[in-house]
Amino acid sequence: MYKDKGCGQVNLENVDQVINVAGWVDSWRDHGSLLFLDLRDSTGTIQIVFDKGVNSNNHEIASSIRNEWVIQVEGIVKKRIEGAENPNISTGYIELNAKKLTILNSSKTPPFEINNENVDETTRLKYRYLDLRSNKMQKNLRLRHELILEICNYLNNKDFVHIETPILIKSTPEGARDYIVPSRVHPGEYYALPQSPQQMKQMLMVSGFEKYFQIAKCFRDEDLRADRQPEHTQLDFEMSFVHQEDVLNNCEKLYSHLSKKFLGQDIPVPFPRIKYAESMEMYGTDKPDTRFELKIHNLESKLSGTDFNVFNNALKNNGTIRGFSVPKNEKMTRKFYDNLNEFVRNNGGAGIIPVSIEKNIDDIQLEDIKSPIIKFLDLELVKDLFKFFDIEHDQVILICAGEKNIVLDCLGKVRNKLAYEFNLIDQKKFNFLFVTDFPLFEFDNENNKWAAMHHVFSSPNNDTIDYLENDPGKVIGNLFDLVCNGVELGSGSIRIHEREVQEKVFSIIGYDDNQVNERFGPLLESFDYGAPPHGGMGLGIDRLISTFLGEDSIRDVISFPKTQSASDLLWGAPSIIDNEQKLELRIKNIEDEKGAK
RNA sequence: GGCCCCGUGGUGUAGUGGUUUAACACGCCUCCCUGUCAAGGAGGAGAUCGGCAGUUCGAGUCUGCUCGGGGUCGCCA
Repeated sequence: MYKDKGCGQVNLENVDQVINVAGWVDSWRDHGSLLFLDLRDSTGTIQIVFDKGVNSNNHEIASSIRNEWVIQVEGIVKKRIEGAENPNISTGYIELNAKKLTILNSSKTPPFEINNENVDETTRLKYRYLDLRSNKMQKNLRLRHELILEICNYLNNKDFVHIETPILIKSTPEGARDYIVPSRVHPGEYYALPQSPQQMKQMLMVSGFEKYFQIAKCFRDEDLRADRQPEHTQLDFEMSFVHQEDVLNNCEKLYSHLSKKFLGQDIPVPFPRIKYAESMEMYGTDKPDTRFELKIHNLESKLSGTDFNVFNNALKNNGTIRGFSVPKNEKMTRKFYDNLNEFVRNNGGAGIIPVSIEKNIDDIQLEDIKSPIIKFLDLELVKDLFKFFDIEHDQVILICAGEKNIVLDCLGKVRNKLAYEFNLIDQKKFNFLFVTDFPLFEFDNENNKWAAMHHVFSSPNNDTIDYLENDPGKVIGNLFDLVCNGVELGSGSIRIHEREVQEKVFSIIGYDDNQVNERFGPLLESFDYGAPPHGGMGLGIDRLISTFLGEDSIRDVISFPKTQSASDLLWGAPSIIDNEQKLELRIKNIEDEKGAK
């Protein structure tokens, strides 16, 4: 070994020992005849001292050393002289007096300073190997390692079996776009990369493993976001002979355990459960951020008697009037409301109406009410409204009217936006919850047919299974999401394990027998040989880690992420391939052909 | 596919009602300095402003196109 100890592992107990360390030069401070050099390795940094009076040859060589050079130093550990200690770092009470210096490799001046957190992401990605040297990225990826290890150990202790499933699988186009891999052996035929190991893990249940898990790579050829990469890592687990509560329990106990270990927080189990319909009503979204209140209320009865046409038309057209109250904030200027209105309109809404009062509710007169629709309101109505919300004049009521889905969606987005802008979010909170009772189907207006809301394998619950025949929109699935702080961390369900039910679901979403057979034949056939009832979840690991770390983008918890246009700036993927490769695969570009773009 | 934002020395920014030696901080180079750790001091090099085209006497600044990055809607079972 080039080193006896890690730079960050040397301490007062090692004083007077002669040791070797090796690593990268983190920084240097040249005082002329005295040179300090901070050496960094994976364990931390240590200060190395080159004293011209002690060894002028070493000192001269050291003077030429620059940041990121790789060196090895043999030296004697010394307690720092009094007054020169640095209590801010773990090795701040000792230093290494160099005896022997070996330059293992020099370095060009890096394109950016390693621990500068204000560097353009393009540059960081292009020089990812340097970016990954930073304290932040080292911390993030090491936490990722620890967390995944903990998950594996935890589930292992619960008798789960880690089983790898193939990356080259059959394409079953449905839902997301598949990534496709051409087959050389079968010209004109293609593999797909798995969007998730869904069918395979269900089949493993049929095979009798009972408790399966996998840290699985999943691939989707869809547009990217801060929280979406073309490939992401999922904790995939599946259990046999379980009810929904058993699956939820496994998940919440694991995540509570992880929170305890990595956040130092006791998150009590069970996590709150909220039904999909309630979540939509209260928060305007199926992934509510419950770190703040601002709950949405139905104001139809309160505001049905005005002369305001927007309200009346909304009610007449089977729409709704909803709103929530928010503490007054100095940012609420005229311009603020203009922007908010535009924000709502950009999200499909008609607008948003504030109502506020200037005095205590019992003292107000009509002129104390502030609202753009003041002429349609009367004193008693406004008093009634504020009493309904149980608020005083330090709060503002924001109201939307129109089609229910749009109103709730807009209010949900405004709710998040204002909580963020007004700093109403306690960043230390981690509010895990389950959203349950999702509908099994949603109507796809564009294609005029029913589509699976989650995926086609989720089972209908017993109370609503009869609606499968005539009213699929009313069927509720044994289907749930794990949500934390407004982020969807994963979802799962109790699966269908009976062929007839599965075929019924396929028929509702319009698959004919051929399609079913082609895409799901093997799984359905396996159900004929004694499939146990089973269920499980797929949980996004990248999102979990970024949530734990407070990172805005999952790119900062992934070693080599891709850009929004799915490019890898470091390796240069995707790239063109040799004609020879194409010939072998029997593929050619069609960009010059008719009809191709 | 739509919308929005960004692109100026190595890094981060300023400069955008048209004319400047294109400014500042960090970094880099040289010299001084024996207790620094955001070291300090003195000096210096380095950008024709993502690219192309246009408007103009004159463009970092205006217009169009384009490339790259980011955010978002669609999309993501």
